[in-house]
Amino acid sequence: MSRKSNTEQRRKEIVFALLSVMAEHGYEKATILAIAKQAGLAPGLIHYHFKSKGEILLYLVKLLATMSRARYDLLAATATTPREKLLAYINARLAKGEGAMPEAVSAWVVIGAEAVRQPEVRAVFQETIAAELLLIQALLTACLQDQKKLTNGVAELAAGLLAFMEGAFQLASAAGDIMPQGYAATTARAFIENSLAAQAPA
Amino acid sequence: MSRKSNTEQRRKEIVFALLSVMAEHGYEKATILAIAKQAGLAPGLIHYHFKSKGEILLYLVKLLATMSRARYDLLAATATTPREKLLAYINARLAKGEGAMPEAVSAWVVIGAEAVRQPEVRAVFQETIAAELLLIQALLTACLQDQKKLTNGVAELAAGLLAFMEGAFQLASAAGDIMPQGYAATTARAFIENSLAAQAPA
Amino acid sequence: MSRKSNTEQRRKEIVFALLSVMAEHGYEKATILAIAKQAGLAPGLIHYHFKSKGEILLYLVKLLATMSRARYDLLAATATTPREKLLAYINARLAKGEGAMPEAVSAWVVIGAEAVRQPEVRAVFQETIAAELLLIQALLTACLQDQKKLTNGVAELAAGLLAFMEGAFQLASAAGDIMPQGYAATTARAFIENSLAAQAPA
Amino acid sequence: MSRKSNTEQRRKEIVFALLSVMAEHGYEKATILAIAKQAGLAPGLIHYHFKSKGEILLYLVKLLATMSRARYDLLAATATTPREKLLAYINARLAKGEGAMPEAVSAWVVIGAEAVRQPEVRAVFQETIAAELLLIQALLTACLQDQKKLTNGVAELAAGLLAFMEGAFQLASAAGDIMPQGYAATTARAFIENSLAAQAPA
DNA sequence: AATGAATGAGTGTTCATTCAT
DNA sequence: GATGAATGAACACTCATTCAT
Repeated sequence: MSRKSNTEQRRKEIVFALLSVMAEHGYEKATILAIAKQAGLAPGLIHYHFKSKGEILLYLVKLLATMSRARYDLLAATATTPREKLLAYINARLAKGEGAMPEAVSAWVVIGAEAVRQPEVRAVFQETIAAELLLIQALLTACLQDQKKLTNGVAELAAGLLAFMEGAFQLASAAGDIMPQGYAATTARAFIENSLAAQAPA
Repeated sequence: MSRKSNTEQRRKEIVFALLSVMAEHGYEKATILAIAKQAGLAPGLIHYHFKSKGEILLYLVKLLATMSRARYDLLAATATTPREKLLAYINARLAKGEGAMPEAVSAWVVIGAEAVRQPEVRAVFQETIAAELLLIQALLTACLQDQKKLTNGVAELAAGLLAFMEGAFQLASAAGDIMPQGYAATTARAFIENSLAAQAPA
Repeated sequence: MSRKSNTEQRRKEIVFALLSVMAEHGYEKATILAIAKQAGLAPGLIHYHFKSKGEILLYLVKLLATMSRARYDLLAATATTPREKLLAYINARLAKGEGAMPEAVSAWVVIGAEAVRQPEVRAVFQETIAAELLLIQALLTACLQDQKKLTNGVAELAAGLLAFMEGAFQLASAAGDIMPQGYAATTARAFIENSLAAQAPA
Repeated sequence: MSRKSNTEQRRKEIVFALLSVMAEHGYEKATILAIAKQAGLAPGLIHYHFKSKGEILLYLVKLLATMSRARYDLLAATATTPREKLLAYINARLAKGEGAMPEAVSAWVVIGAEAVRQPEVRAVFQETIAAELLLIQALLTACLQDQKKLTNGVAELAAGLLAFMEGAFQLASAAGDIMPQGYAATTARAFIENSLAAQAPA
């Protein structure tokens, strides 16, 4: 019987190590050695499990997307109405409570900057953004339909909410000290509520 | 006889070269050699005019803040009412027209990511953010007072608008293709109008 | 399976390479590349085994001190009387015979000059000098007590002998051609014998 | 009428600036810029007055030799007997009083180390050493003849005194803190007195 | 004589990647 | 699978020297 491969487990350890190091030091300074140390592995082992450093980053982008989606799924599980689901989404992304994962937020900000210049990262980043836009759009549409309202402009509204969240992530990482406490979730809710209320009836 | 110093001119050339290279390749890949080539200067000259690469970056952050403020001043020059000034501000930051400077936007996004890990960058970044928050707050307060409304919550509202704009910058740089055309200025205006409208009378 | 670390062996190779290059070209000109070539290693490997060039130098200072002490221990092994030990010491330091190591002498001279300006080198250099002073003092004191004489002034006498030896090293390296053959050991012995003879009885 | 050249004056300013910078930072770190700043001159001017950095160093070696000789001449001016002259010499070189010039001493030590590796420096250094040896020898010979003693071995004795002085200079620069106060002049005098006393009558 | 900008080679150091064990 | 040494191509930065003014 062949020994079972532990590659998948090792890959996860490595990716989480990158997440951690990158959140603190950025992508360039997240050296293979630093990742290996953080993961408690020998440096040479990294390239046994990943072809290159960039591959770890791509894996991380996907992982963060998955984790993000999972967090929403968890909070939305008990929601019944479209409005509850929408609020669950905003909480999942912006609330400060348990599972907030500031490291993941910082890492995501760094990924956003890397997406500016690395085509491969950009591709995966954009996939994630597109999926998120669709999710938000669906939540908004469901709300509006529930309220018997027109759904024109939801694409822009969804994009607006997403932009707001990305900006909140960045400011939380780079200027968290000087932003008002807990403004993000509150403002996002108000933004959405106001926008939905302003929508014309169907 | 004494030669006239051209340092200030050269420094500007170098900073703009960094802006350009950084917008496309990020900060780490904006090597001294790349900056020198972009500026058409000999590599050794960079360190004659700047003590370190980091110093160029700090200079750039300040320059972008100044340019950003200048653009608002320009557009607000013809505005008379508080409301016009507020709209001028949103246009100055988010409208796609003349003077939009996508390079500067990308560079600003990269700077935001660097601020996460470089304390000196963070300090200057936060100064800029704080000043911007104050500006937005003043604009909002003037609007509300003009409309005889309460001004509670303007800090959060200002933070919300700023977050939205920072996020819009990032998504424009990293995922511009997949965002709805022109959503940013439109959504920002709607967000602000709705929020102001929802405010209680004084 | 785990590979055996060869770091200690490599470090020694690198330090001896520095010794060799430095003796001929000084510390500044002993570039990492030159050291690597002398040691037959890839340049990048130097910094794998040493954190910095300065660290190699510190290691070398300690190594030379150890080697110097070992040479005295060897020659003093067969000495029985205090006087024999003292002469063994002078021979160990100044005699031209086997084990004279002119490279080490030159390197030591260069280290002395570096100690003037590098605080960390100075610290280790001074430790070595202090230990050497104590050793000489002990040897002189034993001689004087053996001869039932007063031991006042041994500190100055020890310092004098040490200064003489350091000067002899420097002149051997920088002006060996024009100094009288073999003057060093002879003069040192005469200096010490005369000084001990001139000491008052206890 | 042509304006008078101030080259010789400028050259001296530059050489003294090198002396000062080198005493503190060594030869390699005594950059043209640092020398120029110390001298209060524009960097480009250095190479107008000197062909290369090495040339300044050679000039400095000669200058120090001249200054050293001048100091002896000054102190020996009032000496009448050979013995007084000899003591004047030792004082001129080793006494701590006025005109001791620790900067010059440190610079001399650095020059000694440079002489190990720069042939041109070595040549001038050796000239100086040779002249000094002759001077000491003459002083010793005069003393011995005055005392009606044999003069065999004066070359070695002179070399011994010179080595002692060079060593004292180095230790003063690199380990001044841990050497006994004022040991140098005292020990040198004792060394010489004992040696002369031990010499056989003619 | 004097200035200060300009040049380009060279330095220590870092690091992704490879490889023998 | 795992280890840690090895490689070599960057990189930021320094500096003697040159040059136009």
